[in-house]
Amino acid sequence: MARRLPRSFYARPVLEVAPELLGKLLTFEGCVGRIVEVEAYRQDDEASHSFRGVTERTRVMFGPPGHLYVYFTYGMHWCANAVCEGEGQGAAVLIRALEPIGGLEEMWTRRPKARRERDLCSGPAKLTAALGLGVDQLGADLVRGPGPRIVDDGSGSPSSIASGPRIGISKAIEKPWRWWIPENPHVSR
DNA sequence: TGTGCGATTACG
DNA sequence: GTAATCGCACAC
Repeated sequence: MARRLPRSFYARPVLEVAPELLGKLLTFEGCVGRIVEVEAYRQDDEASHSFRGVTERTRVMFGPPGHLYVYFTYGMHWCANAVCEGEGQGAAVLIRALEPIGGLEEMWTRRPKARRERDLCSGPAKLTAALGLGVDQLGADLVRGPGPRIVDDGSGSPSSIASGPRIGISKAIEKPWRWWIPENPHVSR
């Protein structure tokens, strides 16, 4: 019932792709979460890692669409993005929060500091910890590969979507490139 | 080679 | 409000 999104889904403007990822499922090795919050990043965007061009760190972000860009930050956290647009564009969607759907027991084990279910995946570094995503998944093919994937379970798009400024950045704070499902308790903050 | 800071989280 | 913790990007 759940099918992977085709490469063509990702090979579009990131500002279109990002809100459409809401409601889709991110899965990895038995853990499943519904995407409830995302942000878009582009090459012509001061807040984006890709703003300075291709580096060792951003190589995957400039690669073909439909792959996973995972980065390490604050000396301890991993965050996961779906690469969008075309090769060389440097665009990606940051997955900021999930509603846990499956593999909750494993998530609780990997997130011992979580006290309530809504603490498990309500942040970009929380969800990578809960699912076990890290450097080993850098560059993973979300469309064809065996690892992490984003699937459509046929539940349709959310009945409403909210948007506003992105979180945790100091540049380009005026861009309303964050989207989330209103009232969903698993959204960050 | 040195340094400031980050697409965060958790705790006081 | 702020410590934790270290790799990256850029200055020197």
